[in-house]
Amino acid sequence: MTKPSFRERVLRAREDAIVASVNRLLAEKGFETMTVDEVAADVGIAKASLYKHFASKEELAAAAMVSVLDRALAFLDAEAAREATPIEHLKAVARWTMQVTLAGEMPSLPSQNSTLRTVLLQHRGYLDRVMLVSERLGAWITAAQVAGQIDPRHPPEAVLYTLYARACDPVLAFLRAGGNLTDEQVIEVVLSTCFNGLATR
Amino acid sequence: MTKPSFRERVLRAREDAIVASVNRLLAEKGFETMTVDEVAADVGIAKASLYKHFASKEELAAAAMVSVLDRALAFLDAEAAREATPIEHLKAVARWTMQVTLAGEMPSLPSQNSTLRTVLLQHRGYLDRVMLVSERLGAWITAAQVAGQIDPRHPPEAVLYTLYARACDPVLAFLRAGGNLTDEQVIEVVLSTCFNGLATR
DNA sequence: GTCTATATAGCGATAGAC
DNA sequence: GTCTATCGCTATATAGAC
Repeated sequence: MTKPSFRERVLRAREDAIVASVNRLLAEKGFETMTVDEVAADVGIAKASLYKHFASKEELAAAAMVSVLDRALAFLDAEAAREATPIEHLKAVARWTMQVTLAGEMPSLPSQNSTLRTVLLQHRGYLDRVMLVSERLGAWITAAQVAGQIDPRHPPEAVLYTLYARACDPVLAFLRAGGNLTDEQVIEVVLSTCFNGLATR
Repeated sequence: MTKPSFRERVLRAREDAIVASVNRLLAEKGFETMTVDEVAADVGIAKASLYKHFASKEELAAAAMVSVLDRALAFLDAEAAREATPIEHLKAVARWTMQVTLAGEMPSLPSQNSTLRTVLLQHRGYLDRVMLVSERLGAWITAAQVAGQIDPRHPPEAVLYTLYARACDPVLAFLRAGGNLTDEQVIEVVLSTCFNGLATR
């Protein structure tokens, strides 16, 4: 690892700015509605310059996903260092996910779009990080089931997907739009319905 | 109300065929990805003929929503006639919703798209039906809370939105894609995580 | 109302000068 | 690498004949 030159650092900073814009626009408008022109305008550079950094709109979205997955992995590291039970770790992850979503920084992509799917499923950086996150969550899930904290009758994948789904839960936006709850209260309500269920215990 | 003429019935049948195609295509590809050309081809008529029946792509989507909401209202009627507790009624509704979704007949629309939002929020037929469905579900929700079946600490809107969200829950597709579960099992798993929660009781 | 043909516009991506 | 200008395509929507 040689020390990065000044020019390389400037380039890297610009790409970070691009990814930040893509991240926000993806969260706000979704993949189909977001246009590359908007991204360029938001970053403040010409569209052609964007394409010197990223080969396609799909690659832009992939970079945004990699970025947020890196943030997730960093959070998982910090959370693993904390002293807590497995289910408390999982709740903390769900809280963090919903905070990022409500902050408008969660690039939620349609799982239907075929061109995007193709790019993502061939994207090493993306796939590797999804695997890493899933493995670490999976470890907590099984540990919590062994400890009797998570219902062992739930298939572990179902628990995993349910946690992932908090990142694109429309209930968050609806409850916020209701205007009766703060963002913190919205998160606690969804967290409670998710872990405790709708039915009375 | 005069008896509809033969010509009117033919017209109505064609519009029903259009709505059925839109319904399926919306469920399969989403609003942005679905094209009016595809709809026309699927119905087997020219695109210009489509626009004689519906003024815009947004109106097509609205008609699909009205259609599925009418199906929902019919199901609510049948369900209300059954002898059951409020929470059992709510579970039945959630099951039905997920069945329609897995059957590829649930037109799930993006809540982000502005042009679509504008049309829907001015669409009487759509708004009226959403109100009707929400009122009937709301009655069951409060009844279930009074009876101690649904946790009274959950805000009723949170319960309502959580039930609505089962219609576009990505967990359904993911669990099905896993290949280990039948559609019926997928529904029961999601129903259990939704009503019983992830945590052990 | 149904068709063929077309207008119009927006978007992803690129050419080519600097 | 950044820019301006533009290509090429696709999608919504419409014109006009029958």
